[in-house]
Amino acid sequence: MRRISDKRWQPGDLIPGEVELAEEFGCARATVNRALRDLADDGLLDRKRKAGTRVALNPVRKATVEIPVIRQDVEARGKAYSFDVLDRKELAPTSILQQQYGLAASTPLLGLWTLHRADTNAFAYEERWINLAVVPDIATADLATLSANEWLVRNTPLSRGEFTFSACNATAAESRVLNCDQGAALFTVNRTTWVMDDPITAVRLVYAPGFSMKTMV
Amino acid sequence: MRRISDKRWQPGDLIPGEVELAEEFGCARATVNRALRDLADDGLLDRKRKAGTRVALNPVRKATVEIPVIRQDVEARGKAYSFDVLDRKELAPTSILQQQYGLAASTPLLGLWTLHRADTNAFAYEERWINLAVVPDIATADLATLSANEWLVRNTPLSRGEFTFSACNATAAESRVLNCDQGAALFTVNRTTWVMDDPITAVRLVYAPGFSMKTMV
DNA sequence: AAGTGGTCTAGACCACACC
DNA sequence: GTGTGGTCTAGACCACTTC
Repeated sequence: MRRISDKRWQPGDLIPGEVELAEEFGCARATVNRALRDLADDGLLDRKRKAGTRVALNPVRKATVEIPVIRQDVEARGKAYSFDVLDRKELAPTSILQQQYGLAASTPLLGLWTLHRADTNAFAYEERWINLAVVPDIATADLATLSANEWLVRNTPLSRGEFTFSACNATAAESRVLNCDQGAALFTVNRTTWVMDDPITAVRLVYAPGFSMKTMV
Repeated sequence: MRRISDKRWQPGDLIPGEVELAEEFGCARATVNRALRDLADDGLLDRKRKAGTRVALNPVRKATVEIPVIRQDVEARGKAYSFDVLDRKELAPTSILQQQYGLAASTPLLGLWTLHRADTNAFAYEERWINLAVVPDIATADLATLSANEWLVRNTPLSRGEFTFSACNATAAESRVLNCDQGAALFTVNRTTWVMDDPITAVRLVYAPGFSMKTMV
C-alpha cells in the first residue's frame, strides 16, 4: 500500500509475484497472498492468474454503503420509529411489471403503501410489490406490527438485490404524505430482490426532504 | 451460508467455533477461518474474540457502489466526454470552510467550477475546493485538458474520503448550467478527501436530471 | 484465567490463462 | 507447456474479551 501510495508502483505497473515478495519481506507466501488479496478487494490491485498483479489502472473508488432496515436507520438517529400501512391490495401485475420482471399475468401480487415515521415526522414513503407466488405466507402475516421489510428479512432465504439511487421531485400524493412541498427534491431508492431467479419484492422508497446517505471509503 | 439461508442458524444464534466446524467439515481450521471471515465481511456474521461467531442480527445490506471518475462514467454510457472549467479562483477559506475542516484562515484554496458533458449534453456540474497548502503543484497544472479529479487521482497519495448522497432542487444557476428546469430534483454527491489528516479537496457534484446510481448486493 | 478469533508459517497441489 | 495466483493443510503463537 505504501508503494502504491508514494507512486513507486504506479497505476498499470506489474508488481513482483507472491514468491518474490515473500522473500523480500521475509514472510510466508500465504501472508503475501492475504495482503494482496485484501488490496485487490479494496480495488487497489488487479490480479489475474498467469498475468500477474498490477496496480489498478482505474482508481474506481468503491464505497460500501450500508442499507439498514428503516427502523434501525430511524432509531440510530435517536428517534422513535413507527409506521402505517396506508393501503394494501392484492392484484395481478400490470403489464409494465410483467415485462420488467418476466412475471406471468396470473402471478398474484401484494401491493403495500407504507409511511415510515421518525418520532411523529414523516421519514420515508414506501411503495412495495411482493410476489405471493414465492412467499404466500406473507399474505396472512400481521404486517401492522412487523413491517413487510422485516418480515421478509426474517422469513426469506438469502437473496440478492439491486439498488438504484436517484432524485425525484415530489408528486402531489408524495408531498401530502411526506408533508413537504410539491416538487421538493426527494432522495429515492428503488430496490428489487430475488431469491434464486424469482423476483420476491420490488420497493420504491422515497425519503423526506433533507435525507442523506453517508459513506466512507 | 446454506445454514443461514435455510434458517438452521437463525439471526442472533451463536454458531460453533472454528475448531469444531473444522472437525465437522473435515478441513483445516484456516479454511473455516477464511470462510467465516468472508461471510463476516459480507455482513452475514458478527465475530468477536472469546464471544464467538453469531449470525448477524441486523441484516444490514452492504452495497458496494463504485464511484468512477466522471469521464469513465460518461464513456461507459457510450457517450463522448468533455468538460469546461467555467470559473476558477484562488482565495482564502470562508469561515464556514474554516470551521468545517479546521483550516487556518491563511490556507490558500483553489476553487473550481466545472461542467461535465456527455456528448453535447450537460452531465454534471461540479464545485470543488482544493487545499493548495497540501497540493501546491495543482495551481500550475493545466486543468483544461486533464480534469482536477484525474490530476488529483494521479498525483496524490492514497487518501480516504467521505461521500454523502442526497437530492437537491436545482438552483437558478444550476438550472442554467445543466439546462434543466429550476427546482428539478438533482442527484447530489458531496465528497471530501483527506490525505492523512489534511483535507485535500471538497467536491459538490450535481448531476443532471435523470441520473441514477445502480449497485448490486 | 481461559477460550475465542486473528494471524502467521512452510509446504503442497490445483486451475487458469497466456505463451 | 508453464508460470501465475487460488486454495488448502497442520501446526503454532498471539490478542482480545469475557468470565
